[in-house]
Amino acid sequence: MKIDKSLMTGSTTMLILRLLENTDMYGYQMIEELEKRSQNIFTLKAGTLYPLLHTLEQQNMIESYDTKADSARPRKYYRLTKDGRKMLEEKKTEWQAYTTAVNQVLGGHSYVRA
Amino acid sequence: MKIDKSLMTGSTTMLILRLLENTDMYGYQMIEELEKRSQNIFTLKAGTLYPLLHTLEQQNMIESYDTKADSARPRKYYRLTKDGRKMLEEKKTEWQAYTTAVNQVLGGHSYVRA
DNA sequence: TGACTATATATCGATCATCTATATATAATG
DNA sequence: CATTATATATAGATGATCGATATATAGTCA
Repeated sequence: MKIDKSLMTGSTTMLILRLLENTDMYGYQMIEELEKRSQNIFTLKAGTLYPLLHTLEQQNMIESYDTKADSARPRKYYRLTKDGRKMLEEKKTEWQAYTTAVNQVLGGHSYVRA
Repeated sequence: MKIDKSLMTGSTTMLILRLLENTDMYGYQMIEELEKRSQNIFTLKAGTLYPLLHTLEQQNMIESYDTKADSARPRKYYRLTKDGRKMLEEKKTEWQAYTTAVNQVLGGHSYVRA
C-alpha cells in the first residue's frame, strides 16, 4: 500500500532517533532498517536523511564517528546523545497526543450540535 | 500540550472530510469543531482551511452552497460528494497503515542484526 | 577485464502543506 | 461608538521532504 508521503512529515526525526535508541547506525543502514521495520511503508530518501542527520548533529541530538575501516567501506556511524534521548521522549509523547486526537475526530460520533 | 504542527501535515484533508461525513458545515465552523473534538490539539488556521476547501471543491470532493440568510451572516456550507466519500475512505486506510507502521518502529524490539 | 549494480555519503533546487499577515464585512457587546 | 467575535479570502514566508545529480568503492557476472 502506498501512503501519501506528506503523512511522513514530522515523524521522521522521531523515527530516526528511535532507531538509534538501542544501536548506533550509519545513514544507509537507517534507510534499510526503517523500510524493514515498517514493512516497506517508509522508504526514506537519501536526500532527506543525510541533511537531517547533519541538522541533528548540529543540534547536539546525535554525534558521529567514522569507522577506521581498514577493509570495509567508510561509514559514518551515529550515536544518540543525552539531549537526543530527551528529544525522543518528547517526540513520543507528542506522537501519542497527536494520534489520539486524530482518532478521536475519526471515531467521534457525529453529534450534530444544535 | 503543544504538538509540532508539522505532524498535522497530510491528515488535515482527511479530518475535514471526516467532519463533513455526517453534517454539512461552513469553514469557520470546521475550525471550531476540530478544536473541540480534538481537545484543542488541532487549531487549524483560516489561512490553511479556506484555500484547502477551494482545492477540494475544484477536485469535486466537496460542493458548496450559500445560505439564503435573510437574517444570519452569509455562510458558505460544504457538503461531501460521492467522490469525497471515497477519498475519505482511502485516507482512513492510509492513516491506519501509516500509524501502524510508525508504532511498529516505535515499539519494535531493537533486534540488533548481526 | 570490463560493465553493471549495490553500497555509502553529500548537496542543490523543486514541490507542497501549512502558517502569518493582511484585508474586508457584518453582528454582537459594552 | 469602539471593540470583539464571526466569516471568508488571498499573498507571501517557512519548512519538510523529494528528485536529480555527483562521487567513490565493493561485489557480481559475462
